[in-house]
Order: sequence, then C-alpha cells, then structure tokens
Amino acid sequence: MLDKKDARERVLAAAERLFAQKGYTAVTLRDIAAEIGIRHTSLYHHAPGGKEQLFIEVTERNFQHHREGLTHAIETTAPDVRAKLCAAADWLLSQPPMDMLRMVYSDMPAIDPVHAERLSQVAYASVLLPIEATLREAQQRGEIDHADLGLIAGGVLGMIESLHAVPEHVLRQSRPAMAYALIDTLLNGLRPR
Amino acid sequence: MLDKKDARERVLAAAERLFAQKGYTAVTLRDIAAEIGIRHTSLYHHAPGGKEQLFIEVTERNFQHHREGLTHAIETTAPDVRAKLCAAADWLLSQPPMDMLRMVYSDMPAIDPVHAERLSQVAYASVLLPIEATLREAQQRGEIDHADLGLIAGGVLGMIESLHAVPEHVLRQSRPAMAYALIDTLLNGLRPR
DNA sequence: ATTATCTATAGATCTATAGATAATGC
DNA sequence: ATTATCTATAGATCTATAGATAATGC
Repeated sequence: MLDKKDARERVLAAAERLFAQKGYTAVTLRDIAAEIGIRHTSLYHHAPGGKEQLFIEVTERNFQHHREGLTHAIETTAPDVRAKLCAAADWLLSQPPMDMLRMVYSDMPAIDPVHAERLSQVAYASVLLPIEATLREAQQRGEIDHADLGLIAGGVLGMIESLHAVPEHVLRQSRPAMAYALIDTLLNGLRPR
Repeated sequence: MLDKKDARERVLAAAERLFAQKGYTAVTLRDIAAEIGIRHTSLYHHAPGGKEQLFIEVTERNFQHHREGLTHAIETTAPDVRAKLCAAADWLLSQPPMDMLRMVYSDMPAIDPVHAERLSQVAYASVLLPIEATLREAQQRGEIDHADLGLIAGGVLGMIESLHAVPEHVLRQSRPAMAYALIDTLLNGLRPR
C-alpha cells in the first residue's frame, strides 16, 4: 500500500483535515474519499456511522490534537509568558485554522445537539484553558496583571487565529512574526503597575 | 403584503443574513425561501442568476453595509481612539459575525475565483481600512505608537469578532463590555513612551 | 480467512427551468 | 398589463446500503 499506517487511520486523517478546513456541510464524503484515492462508498467500511458520526469523531480528535500540541509547545519553552505565548502562536499557525465562529454558527447547528454541546466543551478545554493557565501562572509570578484572564486568553486566541485569514500576497512578514508583534503589544498592556 | 419593502429586497435581505451567518454551502435556496415564506423556485424571479450570483451580490452588499456602519460609528463619537474603537466594537457586535476564516477557506474556494478575489478586496477595504485609519489618526495625535498599524487593526478585529463565539451561558458580562476591556488592554500596550 | 475496495443502486435533496395561476398597479 | 408566486419536472449530487471482487495476513 501507499502508506504503512492502516487504512482507517488514513480515512480519519483526511476527514479531520478537510472538516477542520472547510466545515461540516462544505465537505462531502466524496471529497474525503477522493483525498485518499478511493470511492466514497468505501468510507462506510471504516466509518459505518456515516458522515455526522465521522465528523464528530475526527473533530474531537482534532481538538485533542490541539490540546497536546499547545500544552507541549507551552511546556517546552522558557518560563516567561512571552516565550510561552509565542510558542502557542507557532503551534496554532502551524495547523489549519480552528474556525470557532464557523463551528458555532454553521457546523454545530447541523449536527445532533448533544454531541454539539460536548464538542463545544472539548474545544474550550483543549484550546482556551492551556492559554488561560499560562496567563494565570504569569500573573502569580507578577509578570502580568488583569482581572479577567479568561477574556485575555480568548483575545489572544482570536488575534492569532485571525492571522490565518491574511492572504499570502499581502503578507509582508511571516505569520508567526506578526503573532509575536501582537503578543508583545498585548503583554505590554498587561504589565503590572 | 406583510411588508411594504418590495419582494426583491426581502429576498436579498434574507439571503444576506443567512449566507453571512452560515456560509455559502451551508445555506440552500430552500432555506432562504423558507425564511420569507415562499417556495424556493420563486427566488429565481428575483435572482435569475442563481445561487452563486445571489451569494456574490448579497455578500458584497453585506460588506458595504459594514463599511457604512463602521465609519458612521467611528465618526459620530468623541475623537479619542478608545471611544472610536469601542463604537466600532459596538457595531461589529450588533451584527452577525463576519467570519473571515470561513470566507477564505470555505466560501471563496466554492465560487468563481474572479469574484472571490474582488470580494476579498471589498472585505478588506470595508472592514479593516476604517479601523486602520482610526489608529493612524490616533498615532498622528500622539495617542498611540506602533510600527504596523495594519497589523494592529487586524488584531483588534480578530479579538472583537471572536467574542461572537462565546456561548451565551458562559457570558459573565455583555460582549461589548468584554470588547471594551480588550481594547483597553491593547491601547494600554500601544501608549507611546 | 479476513480485511479493504469496488460496482450497482436507492432514495433524498439540491439547483434550475418552464409554464400556469394569483396578486397588484393603473 | 405587469409583477410575483405556484406547481410540475429535469438533471445533478449527496448519503447510504447490499453484495461482488480484490488484496492481505497467516
């Protein structure tokens, strides 16, 4: 076979990537199948639950993947906030954008509400909590000061992710470099006085 | 009739709202028709160009609408940056979220590239430029200082728009209040020294 | 023998067109 | 008379199932 990783894993990986990039309704089972060079009907052998169940499974996987990537990036860096937030930015910009707005307004309304609710919880715990925890530790060390670090964490995430939307041809510097500059400004505004 | 505004305008308004909220592929012509209580085939009387052309038309309209709303909000406010950015935030949070990531990764790839390119230009000129201009004037008055105000404008927009994704049940304060706090922190970090 | 893929097909839904019917504006 | 909506229908595409064929692992 083309790859040594087993077939089901290839299906899940393709679905994860496409669903994350374009959203639930914009991706057809045919798109996923074409991505790995099989017929769309063959997908049901690996994902008997059908499209919705497949979306739920790989979307949860994607958030777990982000949680691991984020916490690893944050942990394996110098202990100051700036280094940790920049490492988080590096990670976020190395992955397809995690479009929370599309998730909330387009994907979630199209699937079973019970699963939608759980996915929202997972998203929050996976992406926002690691950043918030970093800010909280920095606050305890006296590096920053703010009354609502959850809010700041959301702001950091929103700022960084929006860089994914900057078209290539207007990129005057790398996206990470832009992220660093934004982080610098925000941290500058969070300095205790 | 239910409304005095003519039928075509009702069609465009419904299409604008739904496409803006859920994106191109997630909205069917049936959804739009149902929104205003007619059959989907009747849409072709008002929008003979079909779905794609309708999307392009109302999406451009939506950006123009945002440009007017933003510039008006910014102009009819005290001249300091904080007041102007907060007014911009009020406007952005009073409208459905403008999901630029979904636009770039999901909507644009699904339509004719020529129109996609123009829509991207309009989006940039409508939403980012007014904010950037506000920052530029503030810089000239010496209220703030930064080498790349386009970047900061993008950061402001990304931060504010991401508030749309905060679920109702975790809202501890209003979204505008959250936006003001984020703006305060960012402006604090932009103070000249 | 088991696992993975394929062909064939069903039924639902989507965009779109044509022509009939109803509503509206002089 | 004109404008707006409806019914009927075509053709494309989508999700999903059933059963045949090919590939793989002992």
